Amino acid sequence: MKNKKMKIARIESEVSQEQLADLVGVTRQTINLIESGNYNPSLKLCLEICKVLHKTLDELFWEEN
Amino acid sequence: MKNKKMKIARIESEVSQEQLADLVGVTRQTINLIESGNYNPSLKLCLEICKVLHKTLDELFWEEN
DNA sequence: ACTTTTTGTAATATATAATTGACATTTAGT
DNA sequence: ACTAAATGTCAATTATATATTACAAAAAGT
Repeated sequence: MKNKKMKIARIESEVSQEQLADLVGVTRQTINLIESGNYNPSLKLCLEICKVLHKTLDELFWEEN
Repeated sequence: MKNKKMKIARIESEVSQEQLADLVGVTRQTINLIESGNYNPSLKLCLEICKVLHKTLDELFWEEN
């Protein structure tokens, strides 16, 4: 299950995976893995991404049912 | 920074740390550490806890600023 | 067409989340 | 006061998130 919400939010913010990675302090591969799905990031990292992309946890990481 | 929101939600649901741990599939110590703060759980675990306690990510794990 | 940027992946190494077992303290029940 | 359940915390181990290095392919720019 890919994380489309995060990818869309990133593109809306007009930052590349690498730029987002730098902004939140991880590597580009980590960002790529999260967007690609089958990945389980830490809460701290999720919160950092939310802060940079101006979104909330629910907006980026919540999935219904 | 303790996670008071989660502790309150758990008590409102009238489950012990151990019961919650069983319900989400981790050990009691893990739940205790999250409530005690200075801990960085995985997104998957946060989502499991939300599901069991009938709360959203923002309700349990969002902190302003 | 060519060049540069961006993205998708893989293998190995490192940091840390989560487990296990155990014990002390606190809280609730009787 | 006594007992049992619940919580706080510690040390050692295991599982896994994240880093590092690297390479190929796709997308965007000129």
